[in-house]
Amino acid sequence: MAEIRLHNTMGGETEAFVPLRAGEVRMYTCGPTVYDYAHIGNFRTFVFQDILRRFLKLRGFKMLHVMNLTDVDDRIIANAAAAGVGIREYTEKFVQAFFADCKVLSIESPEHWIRATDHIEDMVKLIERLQKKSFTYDGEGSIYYRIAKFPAYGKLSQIDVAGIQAGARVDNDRYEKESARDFALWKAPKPGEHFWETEIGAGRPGWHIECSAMAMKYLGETLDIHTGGIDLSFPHHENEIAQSEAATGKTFARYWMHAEHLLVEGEKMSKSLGNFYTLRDLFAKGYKPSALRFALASVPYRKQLNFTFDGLQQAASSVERLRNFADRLAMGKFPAGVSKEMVGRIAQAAEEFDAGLSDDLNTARGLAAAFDLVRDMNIAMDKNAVFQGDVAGAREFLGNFDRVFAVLEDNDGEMLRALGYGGPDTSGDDADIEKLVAERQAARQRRDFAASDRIRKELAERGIILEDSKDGGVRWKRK
RNA sequence: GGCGCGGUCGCCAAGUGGUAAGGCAAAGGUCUGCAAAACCUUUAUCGGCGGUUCGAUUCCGCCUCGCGCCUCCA
Repeated sequence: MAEIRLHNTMGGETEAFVPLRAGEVRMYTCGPTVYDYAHIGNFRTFVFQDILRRFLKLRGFKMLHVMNLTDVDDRIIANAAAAGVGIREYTEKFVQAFFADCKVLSIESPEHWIRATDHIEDMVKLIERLQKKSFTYDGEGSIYYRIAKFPAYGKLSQIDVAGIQAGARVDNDRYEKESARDFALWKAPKPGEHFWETEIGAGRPGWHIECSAMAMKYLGETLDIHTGGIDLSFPHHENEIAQSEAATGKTFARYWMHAEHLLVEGEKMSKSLGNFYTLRDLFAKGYKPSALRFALASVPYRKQLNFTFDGLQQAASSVERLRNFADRLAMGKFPAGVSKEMVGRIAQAAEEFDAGLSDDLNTARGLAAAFDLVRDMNIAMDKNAVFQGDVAGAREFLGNFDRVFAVLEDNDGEMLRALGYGGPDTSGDDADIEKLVAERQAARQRRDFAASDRIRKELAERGIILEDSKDGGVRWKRK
């Protein structure tokens, strides 16, 4: 197996990945702010994180992975107030929607899914630690972080701190901070706003403190990997580093990984441009979850992904090709024996697949390794040069492939229905389809091709594709 | 303005100092009662201009275009 190399935003180099504790990876990923449905841009990042997680697991690492749900922030407070409900009640709907979205995209659950509002005490304790070390100052009930006390500030994003002009922008608390760069650890309550009564006063946490407090609570003071979207590198992650490292004196995270954003049809995704999509939007248009997952996963995470409907269609076709191959492998009849060449070819593909993903999660390379094998084995199968003894190895390859990419299982329709995204319930049609398929088979037997074709056409109109095999059998699938 | 990323076949997208993976799409063909699947063939000199080099898409410089961050937006 190849050495795993990952691009570390800290330092900007691609380095060998070696976790702190042998065989175990402690990873924290910044999750969504649950003030609305998550959009495909969010999921570009979450799918990347999932691919990373799955690949590390495939490589034998035990994962200890935490993803947070930010369920308190300005938008949530404002929206909840407008809706006349508490913030917990307001966010619950979007939390559940997010879980469903993850499931439908085959995003594995991390070991811990945690909410900010369940960890106020942990944040307060961390702020107290910072207070003791004089990294904070008070202002009208709020508590701020004094960046001037932390010389390493800016090391992640290589932001020139001097460039952030003091007083250029004062935050909503309207309090004159010592420096514009400083950020709130704790915000004093505003009239009518939700707040917590704590040892450090009444109020609510600033945005950044939750990740520091929760990451260290579950993963220890030094984690292996911390990831998020590229936009989070500054100021969010920079501030997390400042808080955490000031409190502990230790390196907070050893590898920082950031996913590039996606564009939609070449333009920045934004609500005003009307190119802002949630999963629900896409599924309502008839696109499959597997196609979306493939589209999001196929472009290496550090490259901007231009999301297009044409591309989504292409992804669907690519998934089809892989599934067709898997079916052929599963259902084909192979002669007894084993082919040394084929065994070697499969081993080579496995090596290439691993090398691609080991190379900073180069999914395009990993996919190419799979498609190369698909083509070569299709050729071999056409020539009857694949034997029973070769099949297990090929299946193992596909199994490993899908432990990372998770697109082979043909359950898009069921999943959409089960998770409440709607779509026609066709599960009851199977018996009916089987019956028509049998009728057609009978017609073919008596060489009544007019009748046979009539049934093919009828089924086609219902989205059913029939494939006759050489041995007289027939396989059907939904489009 | 400061910092950073990127412009490779119609679309998506790898990659290397020595003449460019893979997927989708298109056209033609093989197979098939018809079809589907599969296979075969065809389709690029790598944004532009210079430089370094025996040789650059790959290194350097300039230009140009797109994008991101510098504002609690993944």
